Amino acid sequence: MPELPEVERGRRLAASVAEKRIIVQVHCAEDPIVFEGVAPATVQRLLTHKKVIVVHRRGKQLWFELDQPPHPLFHFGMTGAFHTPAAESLRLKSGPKEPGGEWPPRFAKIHLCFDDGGELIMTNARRLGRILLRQAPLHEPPLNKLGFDPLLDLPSPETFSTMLRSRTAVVKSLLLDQCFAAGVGNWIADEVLYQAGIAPQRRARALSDAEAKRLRGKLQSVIRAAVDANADDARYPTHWLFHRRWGKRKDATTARGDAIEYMTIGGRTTAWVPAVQG
DNA sequence: CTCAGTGTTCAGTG
DNA sequence: TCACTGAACACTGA
Repeated sequence: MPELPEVERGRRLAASVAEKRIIVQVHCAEDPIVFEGVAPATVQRLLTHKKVIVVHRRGKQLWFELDQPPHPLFHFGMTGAFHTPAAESLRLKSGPKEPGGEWPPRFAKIHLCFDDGGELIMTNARRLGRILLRQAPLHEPPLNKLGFDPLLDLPSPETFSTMLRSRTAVVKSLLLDQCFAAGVGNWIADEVLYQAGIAPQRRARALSDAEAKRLRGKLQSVIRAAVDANADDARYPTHWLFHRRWGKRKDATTARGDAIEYMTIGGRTTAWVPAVQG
């Protein structure tokens, strides 16, 4: 679930219930992995009675700016999501395999109650997500190590070309590197390379200026479109590789009928279309 | 039962 | 230093 568009959806949901409200009650699951060593009682004590000023996102990281530090920072890992009672009862899409309807949902890790009666829960079934506390989030890991966010910070075409030229890595690996581009995950990297017509195993520094320009443009347009669809994949354009890439079927093809091939790059399954990406 | 997986990190290697 | 590989993390679902 969570690449930049899904995390942005989470940010919007959290902002709608939390901004300008005071946290009146906090309940945390007993989970030393997700809370990474911070005792649930400590988290509860430090967040209760604080006011949420703004909910921020950068790349796949989300954090609440409170009226007083420390500020809570959320990372969804592979399976995290935010939920509200309203979203559950309206059956708004919360994720393909998320539990529907129950409140609190299964795998709830932190449950926040606000002074106006609103509630917010973060779930994390596979426990690869994290909830951390930070004094100055932007100046500490993981935020201070992130590269540009394609939605907030996209470099100019010239700068982007220069950045590519200075890297010897394979272009798909580079796109997945959060220190380079924050928020790009496995399917977005494949989608962007497919639409830009660039083979995933090419070296970043070997790309021409024209290719770099296309890559930058698709990085922006794919993420923009996914965010505008509120990360509801049923609304993604039908020509996207996204709809056809799953399952690693031997005879998978694009909507146009070109064969989809699979390989491993940087330890991740990579779907690509040789007919289009050379 | 086995294995892949929308993510990240770290140790080991070249 | 840089880049790559594989393992680890933890759990679900095909």
